[in-house]
Amino acid sequence: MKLSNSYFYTLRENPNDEESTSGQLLIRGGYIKKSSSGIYMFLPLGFKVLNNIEAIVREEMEKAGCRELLMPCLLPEDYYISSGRRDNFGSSMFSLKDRFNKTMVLGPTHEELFAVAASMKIHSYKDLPFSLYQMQTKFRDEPRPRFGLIRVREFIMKDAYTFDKNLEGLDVSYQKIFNAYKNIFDRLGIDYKIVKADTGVMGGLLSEEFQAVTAIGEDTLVLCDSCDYASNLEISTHRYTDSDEELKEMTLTATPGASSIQEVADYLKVDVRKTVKALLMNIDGQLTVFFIRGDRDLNETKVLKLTGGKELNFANDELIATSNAVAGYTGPVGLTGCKVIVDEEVLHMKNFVIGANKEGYHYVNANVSDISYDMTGDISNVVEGDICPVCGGKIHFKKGIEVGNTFKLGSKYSQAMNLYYQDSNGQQQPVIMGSYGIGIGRTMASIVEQNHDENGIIWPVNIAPYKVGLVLINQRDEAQVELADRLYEKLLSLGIEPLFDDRDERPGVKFKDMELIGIPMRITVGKLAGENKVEFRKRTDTQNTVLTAEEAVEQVLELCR
RNA sequence: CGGGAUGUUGCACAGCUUGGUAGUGCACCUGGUUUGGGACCAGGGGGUCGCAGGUUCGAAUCCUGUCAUCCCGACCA
Repeated sequence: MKLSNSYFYTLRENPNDEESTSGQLLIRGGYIKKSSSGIYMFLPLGFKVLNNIEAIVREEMEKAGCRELLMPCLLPEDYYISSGRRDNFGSSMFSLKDRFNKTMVLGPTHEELFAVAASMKIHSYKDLPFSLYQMQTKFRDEPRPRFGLIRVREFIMKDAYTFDKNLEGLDVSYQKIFNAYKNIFDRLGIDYKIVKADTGVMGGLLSEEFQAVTAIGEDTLVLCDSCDYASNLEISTHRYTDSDEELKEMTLTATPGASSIQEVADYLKVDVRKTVKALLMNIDGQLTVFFIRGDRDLNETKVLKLTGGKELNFANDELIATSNAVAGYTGPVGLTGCKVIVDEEVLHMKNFVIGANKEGYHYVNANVSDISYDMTGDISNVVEGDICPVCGGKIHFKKGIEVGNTFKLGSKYSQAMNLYYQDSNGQQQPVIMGSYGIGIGRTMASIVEQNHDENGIIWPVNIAPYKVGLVLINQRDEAQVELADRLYEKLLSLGIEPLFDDRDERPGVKFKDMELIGIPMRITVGKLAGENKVEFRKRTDTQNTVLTAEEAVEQVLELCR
């Protein structure tokens, strides 16, 4: 593509309403433009990148035996009511009325519709297994879009679905797609971790996430120093240690003014890990007091799973007043009027500090026998330094962006959507489903997050909108123009379309732009054109190499392989 | 949804406190000088100051409302 007379622009300054590096670079490079919060245009360069990513995804999905189709974005709300998910999505689903006042929604994900499509084919066990996928725009009315393309309200997702007779079949199908995903992210050059995760709104048996490791990730990845344990913080566990201390007598101790757990630990000069704090929460209207180790956070996913509750919030003063809990000093002794849940870890602690349920006082050397509780279980978050539940090694955290997700769904959707087959005994059986997503735009942003420097983006060769940039230094120098044109045609004929900067700009502008937009290779046609020589430079190089025109072409071909 | 901030030309911003002709840099146009890392000189074009209402002789500036965008949190396959 020749830049003169093309849709091409760059911005010299960062936009004022974008914080993430990938968002800033993609906007400055003219790849994308925000149209409204969480909704972006993909301009010509950005569209090319999107297509390049999609091409790799398609290739690997086809290799895994998946067939591509295209579903509508606009769907009757009924599908989601049938599957029981309408309420789960709530206001994150865009909803509108058609002219007959029927409620339509913009699809946030398509399990339901794929089940319908699958039912056209599935009658007998002989019809299984098979798998389908699509590249399609999804809509989710996120409460807070952010980080450029990373959390958006409209986005292209590759979603795939597998259909099997039974769980053994699902294992095989799942593994096939799982391997395809590994190939995809390997080929995209992404630094990623695969972590176990909560199944969330999707439900089902297993969820694994492909997480691009970046500084701005929204998810916390829990990793082990010594083994390959990898898990999303929301479901991570750790091994408890039993101390061999002798049990001591619980004693009431004054802690005037110290109500936060850190203040208490400082006042008593004990490690905050030797304290237990109380959290007063509201689960679906029920006042519930949680006792967890002082330095830990409550884990909402675990709590809701343990209690079967739907919504977890901090309790307000009104609700707290229905019990005799003393805010800031809540303790287990004599506590009435609420449900009490103790983190399983506390059962392994000895001689800890805990609230006395009396203004200005805590107990020291409290023990489990001093607490009466209704329920116990793992309800807190892992912290760095915890012990790996698998090997006993040390746990550390990393931040990740979820670029892919795989689910073993089981029969949840097939039962809801009436997707059954007849087995060899003539019995009706629910089809076993799996679902698999990749966020294309989010993947694009992740690649930028992982591949940039102070001058701009550094695209991997197979993702770049153009693999090679051709910079003509002086468009009034005949020898230079002639050689640049010749190189342009030559590369075109080899199937490698260069980004030919033939604008009437100063060389510095051209170099800066090539670097900002991240073209992986650059051929500069300048002073040496008369000798049939050019300069070659990779985006990651700091120096030019002088080559003949033919050698430069050869070098481009080499690096494209 | 709670807290905070910002809306001034294509982009980034100043001006607002203390009301009185709408400014700067980049980008753009014309002419000239330049021509290997975001050139220089001269001239020029472009703005409903987010929107609506109010106060005032007079509002970008003060007041009220409203919309939009961003940040922190809540939320989030």
